[in-house]
Amino acid sequence: MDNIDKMTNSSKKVRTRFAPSPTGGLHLGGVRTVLFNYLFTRQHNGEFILRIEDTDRTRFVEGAEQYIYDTLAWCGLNPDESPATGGPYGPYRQSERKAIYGQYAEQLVKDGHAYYAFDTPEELEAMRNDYKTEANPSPRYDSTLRDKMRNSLTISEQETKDLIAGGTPYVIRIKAPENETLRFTDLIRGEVEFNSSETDDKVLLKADGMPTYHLAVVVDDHLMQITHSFRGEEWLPSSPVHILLWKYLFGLENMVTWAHLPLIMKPDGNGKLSKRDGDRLGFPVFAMNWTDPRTGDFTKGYRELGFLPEAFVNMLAVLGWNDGTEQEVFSMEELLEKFSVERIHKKGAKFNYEKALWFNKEWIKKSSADKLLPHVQYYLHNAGIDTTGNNDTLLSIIDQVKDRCTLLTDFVEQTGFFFKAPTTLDLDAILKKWNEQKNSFFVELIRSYELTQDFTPENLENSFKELAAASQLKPGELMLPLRIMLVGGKFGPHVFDIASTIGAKQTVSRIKFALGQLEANNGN
RNA sequence: GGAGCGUUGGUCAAGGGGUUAAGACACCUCCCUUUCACGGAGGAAUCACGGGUUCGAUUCCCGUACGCUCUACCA
Repeated sequence: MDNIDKMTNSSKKVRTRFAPSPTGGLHLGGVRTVLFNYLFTRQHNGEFILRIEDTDRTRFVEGAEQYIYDTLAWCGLNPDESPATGGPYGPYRQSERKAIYGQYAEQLVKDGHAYYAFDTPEELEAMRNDYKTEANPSPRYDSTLRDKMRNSLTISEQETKDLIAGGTPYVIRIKAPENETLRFTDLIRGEVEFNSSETDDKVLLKADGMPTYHLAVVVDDHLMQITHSFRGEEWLPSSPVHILLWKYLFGLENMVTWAHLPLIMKPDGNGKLSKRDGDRLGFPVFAMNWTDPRTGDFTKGYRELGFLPEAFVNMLAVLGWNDGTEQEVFSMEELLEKFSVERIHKKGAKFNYEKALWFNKEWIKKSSADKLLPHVQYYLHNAGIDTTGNNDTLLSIIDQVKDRCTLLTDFVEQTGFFFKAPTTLDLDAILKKWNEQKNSFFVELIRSYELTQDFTPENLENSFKELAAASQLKPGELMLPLRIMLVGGKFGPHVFDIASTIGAKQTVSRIKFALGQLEANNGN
């Protein structure tokens, strides 16, 4: 932490921001960026801001902004300032700040750092085509080409004025200087250096008057007093443009401190993880369910799949970070205590869904029945099993089965039979070795259990074994049948615990039901 | 093509000039348990390659290779 303070303007109050564009569900990587922002900010007693980057009206998606709030709330990563909560630096939606950006763009033109460009999309495409060579497959609008294009650098001042007055669409482009060394210190990568000749004349202000990301991010970060900027590594190549903008507009000494996070990669092959990969490989990439209002496409999220937010956050935290010890399971409190930017990796990590499941399993094991209760009730209710008024029983059942659950949805199978007698039994598991002797044993068992006073697991097991010995049967070969009778299948906690929990009446009735089924099947 | 960033087992990774190169997930074997889990014991990796520096490099330096990102009036 000391290091970072030395590298940055430690005198200012730490302010960070997450700036998503509302174009769809929130990606894993986005949530991780929020997490790192949040942890860093809280550690420095700073303020964490949510800013909506909706400058591209063509990509705006209804509901996406609300989805972002909901996701952050689910993860426990609520911002201090946002379009929803407001704050002293609003508005926090870039579309509502449109008027602000134009002034800065004009300022840059006036200072000779930017210019008007009138090239149509067709002309731009023609340029890219005409100048494309094998050595340069993607020509850029830069110092070598800008004097061949239609802009205020190549036409007269009067002509420029006339075009603008006449309503000709135009953009404002930055005029990247030649051969200037642009460098900054990245919190994660250290010194990073670029030559300004490598950066092209990026569009700053679009024809519709909206800023591009490049202009908006610099202007807003400055206006909102942001001190640290965490963003994905994909932004690294455009950082020289941002440095230039800071230099021209607000002074390099006031520039935010950057931290470029490593990317989260596809589990197979290479490349960054996309929603498509999740669909293809069968795991979610979004935090919560998302339905695209335009296409109706539905995407499953971690929350609805049965993940605990603690597990989701934990899994994200250690994707690209660790504390240097063997610890892997971290609570939010522990993360707040142990997280450090210095220990964020540089290398992108392939996403591993198996490991994500493991984290959820660990968190379920670690969570108290109390904490799990509402989740379990929710899923049982959805499965049509009513447990109202049975909280004490459910609590004890949760403790019995939680070691067997990977997802919260697993509780339905693992606890459902406690409340609802199985209707279909895995008879195949017992039929092969079924005989009259065993049948008699269970008939005796029913009698015994009907008379048992204290229906405790110990008592039930004892009388079960005594009866088995009397029938000259091994308890082992009777245990599985009893389980199938009570549970329906080969799963669940210790069989006498189950019997004890569901009580004498249910136990006896389930055995009777199973005996009937066995008889019916054996006859065939 | 260019620029930037990166490279320890199948994956996530600790470590860092001299080590038996941690640990986790997955996998395999076994124990526990006459269900399934949980738990426990064990198995399997010479750190991309080539030079250099050094008594000694996986660790430092330089190259090479490979991978990724960017190269839009998208963010």
